[in-house]
Amino acid sequence: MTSVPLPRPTDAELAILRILWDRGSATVREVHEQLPDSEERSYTTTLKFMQIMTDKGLVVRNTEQRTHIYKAAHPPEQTRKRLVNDLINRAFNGSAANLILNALNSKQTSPEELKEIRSLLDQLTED
Amino acid sequence: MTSVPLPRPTDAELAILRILWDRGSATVREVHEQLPDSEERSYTTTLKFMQIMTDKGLVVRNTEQRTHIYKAAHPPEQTRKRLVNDLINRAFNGSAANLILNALNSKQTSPEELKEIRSLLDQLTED
DNA sequence: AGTTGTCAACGAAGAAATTCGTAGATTGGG
DNA sequence: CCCAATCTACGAATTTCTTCGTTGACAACT
Repeated sequence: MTSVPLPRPTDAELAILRILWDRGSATVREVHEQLPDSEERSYTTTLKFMQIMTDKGLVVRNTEQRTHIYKAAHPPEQTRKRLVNDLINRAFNGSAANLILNALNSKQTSPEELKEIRSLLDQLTED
Repeated sequence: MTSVPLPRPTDAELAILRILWDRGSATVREVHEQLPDSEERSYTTTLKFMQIMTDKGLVVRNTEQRTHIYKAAHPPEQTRKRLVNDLINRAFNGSAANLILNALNSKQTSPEELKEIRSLLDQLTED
């Protein structure tokens, strides 16, 4: 039971986590059917992933009923923070600004979003 | 020779790319010695990676001399853009702003960097 | 020419990620 | 009470990633 540093979720695992974050909790069946490529993948594959994710500590589940209910073990913010930090260190020489500049150029961002970013920027600059 | 969509580099591959981006070009030996964990890894491991990366199209090399000279096949900007977009789609529901807000909170950013971000923000907002 | 060191190539082994088939338990209807 | 549907568990196959030993070629020096 010695909890290890919590691994970075793989692509497949992240897709599952996204659904769990969205719904709060769900059964394997529900997750499977909501996966964008569920047709190309069998139910047992999704089940297997969720069992592995349970072992890894990425999700927790309630097994009181025959149909287990799964939840993400950690809030999206925490996982996202991990992933962002990770990418900053692996590809941007540790500079968050570098990543941000890149992201601003990469994807079109709506005026509302830009405004939100600016206001956070203001907060960070003022004191 | 049918060039496939260019894969996301793995962690180990990215570490090698970082060095090549930095130096412009390098031999396997030079890359290996510059790797942060070169002591824990043997030379042939690095060599193997760079051969695989050649197959994948992540690096190119000049084989005229016995000692091959490697270069990154693509500029850092392009690869970083890929990685950022990828993360935005995989973990941030496609919202760049979400990732940026997270990144601003994640890592401390220097005043100069904040200024730089703001000026890019200004450019994006004006027209 | 022979020894020593360096290099690329190759193969293979081990670990992790992905995929699914099958089996056994349980539930709900008829 | 039996049948069909649904679920978890288990094991195994496949692929990809990581790691390194060995081999044969080449170079440099003596």
